[in-house]
Amino acid sequence: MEISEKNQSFVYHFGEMGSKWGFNRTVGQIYALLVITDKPITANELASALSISRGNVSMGIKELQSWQLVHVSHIPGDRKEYYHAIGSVMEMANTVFEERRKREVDPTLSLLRNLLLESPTSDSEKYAQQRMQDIHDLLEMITNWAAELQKLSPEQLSTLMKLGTGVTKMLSVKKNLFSKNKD
Amino acid sequence: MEISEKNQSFVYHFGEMGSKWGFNRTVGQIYALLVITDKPITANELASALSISRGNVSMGIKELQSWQLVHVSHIPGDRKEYYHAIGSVMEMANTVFEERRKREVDPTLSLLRNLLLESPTSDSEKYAQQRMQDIHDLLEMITNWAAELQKLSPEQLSTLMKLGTGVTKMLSVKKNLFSKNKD
DNA sequence: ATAAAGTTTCAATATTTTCTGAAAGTTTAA
DNA sequence: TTAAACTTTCAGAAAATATTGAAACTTTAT
Repeated sequence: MEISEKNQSFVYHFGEMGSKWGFNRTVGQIYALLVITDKPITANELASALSISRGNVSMGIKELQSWQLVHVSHIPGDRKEYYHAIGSVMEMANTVFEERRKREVDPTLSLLRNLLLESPTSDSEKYAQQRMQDIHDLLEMITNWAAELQKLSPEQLSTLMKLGTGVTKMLSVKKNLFSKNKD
Repeated sequence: MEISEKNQSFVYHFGEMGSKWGFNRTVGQIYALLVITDKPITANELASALSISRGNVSMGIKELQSWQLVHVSHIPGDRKEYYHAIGSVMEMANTVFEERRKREVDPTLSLLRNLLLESPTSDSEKYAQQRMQDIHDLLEMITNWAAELQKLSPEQLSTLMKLGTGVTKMLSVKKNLFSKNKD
């Protein structure tokens, strides 16, 4: 399988960026190629298209499966496995967010929760714990919010995002609407 | 400088996670230590506290400065440089988001914009370009939205986040309020 | 049962990234 | 202008990570 020049630059770019996004170069390249290719691709085609070994493709696909980003299909009378990228770009983004949260935020939240259980025994520990508390609270708030946002439909999400700073106005409207109940 | 056991686990954890967050182990450890320590710390103290070489500290600090995360101060009559973490946890989070956007999203957006200028010459190129367009549009929407959110005060941001799915209700209210203008 | 057509594993190797420490550079005070 | 007290740089060493490719494994058809 040969790749057009434009697609090459996309694939290579994703390879380079991939490492910043939590997976290695070949995994990035494999995923990029699967994303921009309509029809499912076999492992051998991936290997030849990207000039990497068959074993490397196998490991890359395994990694992408652990990220829930690829899907395997079969063609009757053909034993090969055909891979393709799962879902719409929106779904991909959701999946990547979700997986990164699990790998990068959850362990930190859990560590912080443990450390915050014990009481500080000195002023410097007190300061440290206050900082940890702040980090914990912020991470938790963002995590919860992200979970809420993921419940919205793509349309609702676009509406919200395109609203931009308009959100602030709605916030103040809400505050005014309900403030009488609080006072 | 010696670190308490609890602070050790925090610092080591940040070292491990650091690599997932865009910097290496020692940079993560240095930053963690600066964040949970009230008083500014010298390079030599960092080196001994973390058992790393003086040169490594210098490089780590340089990296953190390029992320705009540390600040240098001086004590009169003392030539050493004293480092500490900049700002509140909220400000740190903002800075990290901002820097990561510059390093991880902006280059991709710019590549995609270029690739999307040319017209596709075949069906498969057409499909590829459609996917690229979708990725571009999503990244741009998220980027713009993040910029808007960063304009909000920490209080406004908390209010918004704690609102959670309540946002959806507000969206539908807004839709109803303004729909007569559209029909 | 066997062979063909595939996939996965993993030890060895290659590549990349990080770290050290000595040398070079900088700043300040006298 | 010199030297003391620092910081930075960078070549080489060490550590971590990614890649290959041959052997082991799996599945299916006959």
